[in-house]
Amino acid sequence: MTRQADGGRRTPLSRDRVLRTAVALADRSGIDALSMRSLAQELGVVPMALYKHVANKEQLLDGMVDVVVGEIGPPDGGDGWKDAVRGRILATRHALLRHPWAARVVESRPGPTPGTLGHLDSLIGMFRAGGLSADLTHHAMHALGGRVWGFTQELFPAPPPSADPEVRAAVLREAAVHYPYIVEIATAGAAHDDGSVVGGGCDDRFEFEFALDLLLDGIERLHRQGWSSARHG
Amino acid sequence: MTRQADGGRRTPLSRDRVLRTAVALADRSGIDALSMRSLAQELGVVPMALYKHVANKEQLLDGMVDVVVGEIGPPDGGDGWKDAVRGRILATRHALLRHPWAARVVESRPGPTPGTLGHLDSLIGMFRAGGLSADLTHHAMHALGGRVWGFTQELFPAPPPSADPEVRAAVLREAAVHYPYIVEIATAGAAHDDGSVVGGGCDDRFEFEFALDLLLDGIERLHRQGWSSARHG
DNA sequence: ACCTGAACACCGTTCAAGT
DNA sequence: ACCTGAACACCGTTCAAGT
Repeated sequence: MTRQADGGRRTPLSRDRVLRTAVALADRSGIDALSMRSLAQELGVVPMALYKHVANKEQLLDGMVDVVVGEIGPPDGGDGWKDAVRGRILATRHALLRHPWAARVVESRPGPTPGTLGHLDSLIGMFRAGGLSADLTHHAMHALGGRVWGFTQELFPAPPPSADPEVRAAVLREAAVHYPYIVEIATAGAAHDDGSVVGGGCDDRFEFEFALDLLLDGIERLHRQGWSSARHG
Repeated sequence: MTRQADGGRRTPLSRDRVLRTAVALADRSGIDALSMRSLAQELGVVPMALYKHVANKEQLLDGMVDVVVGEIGPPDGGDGWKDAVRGRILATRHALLRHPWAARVVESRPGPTPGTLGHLDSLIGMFRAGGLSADLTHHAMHALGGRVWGFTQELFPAPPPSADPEVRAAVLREAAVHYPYIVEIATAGAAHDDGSVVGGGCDDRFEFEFALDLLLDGIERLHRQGWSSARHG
C-alpha cells in the first residue's frame, strides 16, 4: 500500500524530472512554497529520494535556473552586434518573465552554472564578432550587469495602488508632504494626456528598453571612438 | 539569577538599540547568522522581547536598511546636477560597502522604507533642480535602477581564483574549451601591460563608475536634445 | 496587566535502523 | 547494498500559563 497521489510512481525519478517538477511547482505555488519536502510530496516520494539526483537545495535551484535558460532559444543572427545583443537580451527577458520566481532565483545564485556561463559566452561572442575589443566588451558586460538576464533591479516594487481613486489621491497628498519629488514624477503626465508613459503607472517594457538602449548606445559611441580603459582608468 | 552575558541589562531595550545591535551582529557574523533568536541572545533577552520593538523579522530588516541609509550623510551641494547625483550615489556606495550584507538586504526588501524613500526623493530633487523634466527624470531613475544604492547586480560573483598559478592556468584552459569568449575577456590585458584594468581581476570601483557615467552621460545627452517619452514611446 | 517559556508548524539534512 | 523513517538542529511566531 502506498500513499502516493498518482497511485504508484510510473515514471522513475530522474534529475530532469526533479528539475522540471520543481519549475512547475514554483510556477504554480511560488518559490516560497518550494521546499525539498513539498517537492518530494509532489513527486510522490520521500524527501531523501531527491538527494539521489541533486546534492542539496542550492543545486536544485541552480538546475532550475538552467531549465529556464534552456528555454531562451538560439540567437537569431540579426544585423550588426547591437541588434543581435539587444534581441538576445529581450529574448532572455521573455523567458524569465514566464517564470515569476526566476529573476529572484538568478540573483540569489552564489555562483555561475553551465547554463548561465553559456549564455554569457554567446553574448560576449556577439560583441566580439561586431569588432569590439575584448577590453571594451569586458566593461560593457559589467555595465549591462544583471540586465543581461532581461530584468532590472527595481528601486522597489511599486505598492499596489488602491482601487478607490479617492483613497489614492489622499495617499498621494499625504506622501507629497514628505516626498514631493517622488510624487511629482509618479504623477507627472496625468495632467497632460500627450502619450507620455509617466502617470499611468510604469511601463516595465519601456523602462527596460530605455535603459538597455542608453547603455548600448553609449557602448557603441565608445567603440566608434576607439575607447580603451588604458586611456581612461 | 540571570544568564545574561553582560550580567544584567543595564540599558533598557529600545527599537534603536535592537536595530543597532542587529547591524553590528550582521557586520560581525554575517546576515545568515542573524536570527530573532541569535539577536535576542546577543541582547541578553528572551526572543519574544524583541517583538515589543519590531513587529517581525521583515520590519527588523527594514529598520537595519534605514540605519545604513542614515549613515550616507547629507548631499554636498556640488556644481551641476550630474556631479551632484554622481557624488551622492558614490557616497551611498561607500555607506553600503561598510556593511557587506547591506546590498543583499536592500535588494530583498519587498517595499520601500522611510529611509529609502527619502534617499530617492533627494536624488530626484537633484535632477529636477538641474532642469531635467519630470518625464526624463522618471526614466532616468528607472535606468539607474538598483545602481542608486551604489552597487551593481553582478553577473555572478567571481569564483575565488586559485592561489597556485599552475592550477589557475589549467582551470582557464579547461574553461576555454566551453566558454572561449568568457576566458578571453577575463584574461585580456594580461599579455600587454598597458595599464588596462582587464586581466588582473575586475576593479569593482572602475566597473561601477564606468556604468554610472555611461548612464549619466546618456541622460545628459537626452536632456540637451529636449527628449520626451511622448516622441519616442 | 504584563511577561515569557513552551509549543507549533515548519525547514534542510544526517544517520542509523530496517529490508 | 539499498532505501527510508526518525531524528537533529535549527527557524519565525503563537499562545496560554504563570506571576
